[in-house]
Amino acid sequence: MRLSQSLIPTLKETPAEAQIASHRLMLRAGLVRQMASGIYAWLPAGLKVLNKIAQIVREEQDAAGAQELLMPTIQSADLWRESGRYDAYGKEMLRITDRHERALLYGPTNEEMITAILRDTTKSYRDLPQIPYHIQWKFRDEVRPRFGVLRGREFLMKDAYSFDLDYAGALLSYKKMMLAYMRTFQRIGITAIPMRADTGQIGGDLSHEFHILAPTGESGVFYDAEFEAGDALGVGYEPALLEDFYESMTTKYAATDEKHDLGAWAAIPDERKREGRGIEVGQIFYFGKKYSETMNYSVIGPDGAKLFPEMGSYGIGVSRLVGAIIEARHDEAGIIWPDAIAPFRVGILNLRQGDAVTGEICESLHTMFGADCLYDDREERAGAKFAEADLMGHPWQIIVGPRGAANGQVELKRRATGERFELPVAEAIAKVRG
RNA sequence: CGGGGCGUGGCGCAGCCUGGUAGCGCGCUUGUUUUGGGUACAAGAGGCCCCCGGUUCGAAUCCGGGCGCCCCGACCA
Repeated sequence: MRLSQSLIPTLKETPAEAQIASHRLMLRAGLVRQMASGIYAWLPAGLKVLNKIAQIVREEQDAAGAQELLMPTIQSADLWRESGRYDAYGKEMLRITDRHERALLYGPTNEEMITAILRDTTKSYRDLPQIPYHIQWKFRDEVRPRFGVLRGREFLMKDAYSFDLDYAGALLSYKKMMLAYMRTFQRIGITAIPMRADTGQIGGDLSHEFHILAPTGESGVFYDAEFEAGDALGVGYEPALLEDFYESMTTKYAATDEKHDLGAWAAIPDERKREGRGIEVGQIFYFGKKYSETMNYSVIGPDGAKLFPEMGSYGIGVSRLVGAIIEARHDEAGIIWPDAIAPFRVGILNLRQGDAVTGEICESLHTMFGADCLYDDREERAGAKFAEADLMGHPWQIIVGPRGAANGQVELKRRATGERFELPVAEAIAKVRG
């Protein structure tokens, strides 16, 4: 992509409404525009990030045995009357009336709908277990939207739902999702800690929240340093491995300030105590037969008796993750994207636009990296290009100036560390490709 | 939902108190300049001053109502 032709409206100054770093940077780097309170349009670069995150989430859900489908954003109120949540949910639910005066709503979550779908499509114990999921926009009419996409009203969420025949099966699904989540966050390139949580609106008795560590996080978190060493990508779904992994995630100490247990904390060796701040980016729940029973969803068991499936639900705030990652990874100059989800893996900076040699090198780099690079081909001074590249946070910058270009050298800069290397073009390419 | 604040070119703001030609910086256009950390000079373009109503000879400015947005607190992926 050529910056000169792109729709990436970066800003030199910060819009007044943006108070926190991620919100400021998302606006300044041209990722989003606010369209109404808590409602954002995703511009090309922002959408690339959103899609890359969604793709990793998708791959890990699939790997865990979940199956993707897509449910609508608009739901019928009748469905929610079945579970009793139409009245219980309150003002956060955006209620809509259509031309026939039928009561609809913009879905804040999908337990009812997915239960209705499974109720219609699975009749026998042989049809379970199932873990359907989708990645879809949700709407919660927050009293006070803030922090940009961290607390928007409209947000993109991956929500999965597990249906099992018994508690043991439900617990297994829960464990799979725990692993899928840890693998997902690790692939994205951030540290997430699972913490025991309340079940809130959804109900049930087993739940974990996943917090990513960021100095500006909303809640204080306390955790055992051993979480930092964990490697979920080396763990597969074989029963023994999964069991060990789950055990290691749930026996180590981790809690938000609300649930902090001073006694348990004191038992941890001082050198392993970690205190920080976290942003919640996901939550998983086991809630048993709450919906299957109230919505009368049963399958026929092997003995011919009715059996109400055991359920769980599993959310990841995909759009929230974009903001949360920026909170966790930025500096004075701008965003520091993890490689896996950067809108552009590499920025190409032509320090002397119009120069035949730098132009030629940049053009060939641009062709080679294709959609994965952003070529700053504007008629701007070097300083402006440096500032812009740092702001947008490309993991790599290939800086092509007349000095080095004359001898086939370019400068490669790693955004995260600030390291710079003077290299021949071919070596720079190899390094970026890793 | 309680408390506070703000709506003026794309962005950041001044002007409002004390009514009378709508201004500054950045950005944008053109030219020159500069050429490795947001360069400098010059000339331009760009405005329902959030909306409706009222007061007045005259309203960005005063008064009333509405809408939008932000911040603090209680609540949430």
